[in-house]
Amino acid sequence: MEKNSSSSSGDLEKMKKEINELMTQGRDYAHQFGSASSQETREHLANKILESYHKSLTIMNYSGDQDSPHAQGGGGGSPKSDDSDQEPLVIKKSKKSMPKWTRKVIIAPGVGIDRSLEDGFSWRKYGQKDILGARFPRGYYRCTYRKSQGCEATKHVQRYDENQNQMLFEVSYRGIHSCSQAANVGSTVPVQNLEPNQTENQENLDDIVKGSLESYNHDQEHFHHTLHYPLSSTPTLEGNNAYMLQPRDHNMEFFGSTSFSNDLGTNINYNFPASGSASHSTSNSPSTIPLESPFESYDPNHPYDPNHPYGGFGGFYS
DNA sequence: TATATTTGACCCAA
DNA sequence: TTGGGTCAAATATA
Repeated sequence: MEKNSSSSSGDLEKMKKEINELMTQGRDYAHQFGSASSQETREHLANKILESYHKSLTIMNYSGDQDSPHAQGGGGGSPKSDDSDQEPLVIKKSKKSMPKWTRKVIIAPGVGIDRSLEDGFSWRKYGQKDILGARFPRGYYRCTYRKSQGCEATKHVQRYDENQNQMLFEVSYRGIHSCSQAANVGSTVPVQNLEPNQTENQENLDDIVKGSLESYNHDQEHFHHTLHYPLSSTPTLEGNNAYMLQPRDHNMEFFGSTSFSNDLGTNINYNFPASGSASHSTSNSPSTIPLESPFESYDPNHPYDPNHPYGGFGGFYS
């Protein structure tokens, strides 16, 4: 069963090395972060750290292809899906090789569904399907800029029945954004966007960095990471109530849990208490209503705020 | 009129 | 064979 594993082992080693360097770099930044005095510096370092992770993820992502260069080759095996879209430079990736992670969201009464599920990217719904054993249909979304920019990121939103007082959603992401949104957002993985003026956020930054670093040091070989993203959130979006997803009720009904995996066998978990949100970056988003969850109809008692600037899904939990 | 969503059908992997 | 994922025509909306 071991096919060309030997032939690609060189590449694998190379990738490992690169990832190792990136992670080491991130660790160094984290060390600097601890002693950084100015907030600006800390933010800068935090960005660097996240960037290191992101690059590592990207490498791991592409590694899947390199292992199987003809992933879709073999004569017509490729689904008609993307072939119809012309994309000159887009590297064809088998879907399995794409990084995939899930985020669980519990939405308490009174909290807008769309806003709670927002992630800063513009999504276009392309399908909906009843899933076996699931009470609610699953929604399928792809990046709005798929055609124009060849961005192949997709996500699935599945609602599970939790109880009458709260809704449980599982949002599965697949693929890294290669569109301009990614640049604005900074990373396609859920990371907390930090707001300067908040001391809280400094602590959050610390948590993020430390959490990342600890995990990194703890289980470096397996690239298993756990990050904690506190909800402190970022008050700067377009005003009003956009971030206070906080439930009225309790301590934590709102959290997120994200886990990444790819074909390298890597598995990265992100846990964050809630999706804060950050500067929404889809300024050029054409009046998108990215996530029109079909689930709203099930909860007429929880109308979401129609004033949300992006049809309720514009924010960003990163 | 342009763009987004809905929905039935199709394809593919397990 | 079945179920999940995607396509694309029809429809809705701004």
